[in-house]
Amino acid sequence: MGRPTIADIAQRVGVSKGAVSFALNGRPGVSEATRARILEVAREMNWRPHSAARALGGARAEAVGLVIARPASTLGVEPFFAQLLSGLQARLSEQQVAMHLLVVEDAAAEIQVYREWASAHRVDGFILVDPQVRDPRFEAIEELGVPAVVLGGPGGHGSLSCVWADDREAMLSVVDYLAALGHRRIAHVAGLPGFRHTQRRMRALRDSVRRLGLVDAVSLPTDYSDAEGAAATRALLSRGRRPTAIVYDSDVMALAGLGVAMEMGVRVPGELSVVAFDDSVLTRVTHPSITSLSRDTFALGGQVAGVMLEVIADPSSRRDLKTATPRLVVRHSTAPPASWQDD
Amino acid sequence: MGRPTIADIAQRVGVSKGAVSFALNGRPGVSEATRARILEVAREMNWRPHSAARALGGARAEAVGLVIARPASTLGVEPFFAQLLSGLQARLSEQQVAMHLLVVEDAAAEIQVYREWASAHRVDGFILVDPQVRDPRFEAIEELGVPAVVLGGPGGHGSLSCVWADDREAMLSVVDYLAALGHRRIAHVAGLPGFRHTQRRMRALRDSVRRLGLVDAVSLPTDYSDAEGAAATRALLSRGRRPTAIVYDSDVMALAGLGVAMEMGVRVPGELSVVAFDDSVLTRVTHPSITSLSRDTFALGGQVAGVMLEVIADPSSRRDLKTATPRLVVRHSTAPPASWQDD
DNA sequence: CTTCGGTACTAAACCGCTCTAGTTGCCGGA
DNA sequence: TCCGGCAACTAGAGCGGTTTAGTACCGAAG
Repeated sequence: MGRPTIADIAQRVGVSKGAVSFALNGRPGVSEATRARILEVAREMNWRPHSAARALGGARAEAVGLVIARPASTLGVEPFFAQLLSGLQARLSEQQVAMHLLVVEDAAAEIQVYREWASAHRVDGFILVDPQVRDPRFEAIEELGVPAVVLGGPGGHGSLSCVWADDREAMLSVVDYLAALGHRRIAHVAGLPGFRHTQRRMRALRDSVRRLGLVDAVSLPTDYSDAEGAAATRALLSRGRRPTAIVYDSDVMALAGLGVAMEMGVRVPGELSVVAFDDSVLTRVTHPSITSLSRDTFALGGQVAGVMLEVIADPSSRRDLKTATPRLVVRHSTAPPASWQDD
Repeated sequence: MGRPTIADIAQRVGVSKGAVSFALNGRPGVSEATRARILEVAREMNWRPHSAARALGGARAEAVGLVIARPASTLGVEPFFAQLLSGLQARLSEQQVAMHLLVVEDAAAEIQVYREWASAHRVDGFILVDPQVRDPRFEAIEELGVPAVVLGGPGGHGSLSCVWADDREAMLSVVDYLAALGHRRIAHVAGLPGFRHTQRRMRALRDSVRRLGLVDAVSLPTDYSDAEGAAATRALLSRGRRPTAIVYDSDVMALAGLGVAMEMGVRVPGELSVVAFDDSVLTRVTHPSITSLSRDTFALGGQVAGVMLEVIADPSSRRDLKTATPRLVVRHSTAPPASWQDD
């Protein structure tokens, strides 16, 4: 015979299925003595609830969905996702909630998956990452009426809950630091221009120009690949007036940029300062090590999961959680510009 | 009213639930005309199957489980997992099979999760990674009687199916190459000694000593972290007779080792050759770029998923798939040893 | 001695779908 | 004309839980 069911337990103990259900779920309706007997027998028979059966009765699926729309090749490069995943897991598994993960091609496919998982009751809620400018996903999710948390913000995602870090403030802190070192020509090798946080960082840099009296402040968008990061760096360093500092939107691109500088004979940090958004082991092990904006991605995952669980528990609620702003960790890739580089 | 059910469709079309079920599942028992009407109405009402209800009837869960027992911090570092995941997804989603992912602390917790997911019918099969020496998971899985695929081999995992690459052959190809360049003292900064593939690589190196007349061939186990990779490198380079070549079990450790060499004033590849197992963007963007054993991890994921689906389809079958042996991609971190380093 | 209220429990409906065992109606063949 | 056989469909029993309505019993209060 297959797995034991509550009917088997009921028969063995000599009570009804209902009594067994009450006992196993710790709700009133059975005496302590009977409850103990039932629990005893359940353990003895190695009984486990059948999640599908529970779900049928309208209960939770005890799982959340995370769909990532990025080319598979890009995914592996970023330590970010793996860290985030781990953090999510850690918090979710405390409540025995599992995670359904899927990597798809684009937003359209992503929405399709949301529709299917929602109506198939596979998950209790969704975690959305990489919010975009005019993102069609938010509307689709709201329409489905399923709890969701957006990683990113503030604003721009309708009535959904969100967890976000202040990208603007982070970028300003980098630029302030570089300006204080004496840099006047600062460039930015950005990520995908469709992402909201990319836009926010670009805007923050642009806004700094007047405020700090910078000469130049250009943002070059890329696809986060090392190839485009290297190409953008090459372009920047080939200009007549090259920047004295470059801020990269990811650690991989910063590393690629470092390589290009070396290849072009540009000394770091003597002639060029390099800063990376998001640090990881990479920024530590290179030579020179890379100054970067650091945040605890694992903890971030935990916070997102926490909000997700709250929103699932009370779907009418809405949370807007601002997490710690990434702080600048200064390593060996930044220094004052050489004096002959002054204007 | 909530989501439409087949009963709603049945009522609307004026047939029985059974007829609707037959029609929607493309099985005989209804006329083509009726089937068309039913499909039409189903689409119109935006009906989707309720996975729990299906699962209750004994059908597949249409999901596979992947539980990873590694500290969360290590996970983010390795591009390997993200790539593998993407590859798995790509193949699984072709068949509309989802993936349940969980990161846990240790093998005991992993087995616990297998028990729960299996008896709760959450998944149709498991994918096991990181096979260890005397691994308790295989027995547990066999006992559960759930289809499973082990990533790693050959041998050592009982009756379970497996997908593996020839670590021994790969290591031999590296050592052969280094020996051909003239290296006689080759060291190995290995991964976790509990992993079977670590053992296999260490043994392959040891076996090469006599065959190739190497002077020295030591393997230092680590936990794959950049810190231990750096420490091991420091220890090796501090010896009286330092190795002229070091093989690292991961790209991150190779990168860390490169940093240590630079810090100790040891020129790469002039005085020290560096080779990494498993390459990724990291080995390409560093300076010097790192010679490494390359394999298509994305494709590997696809192959594992393929075997998983086969084994689920026919649980009595057993597959043992050997994948392409990683091939050596020579970059700029390897060269003949300086002549004064000879014995 | 009845009545009330509460506890401990049972029986059965129900969740959405699948699948088996019938039932009906129609057609062809003897 | 009647019967067998097949196609098309229906009724209803499960799947394994949860939950509600109902019952039996007991002690205390009137």
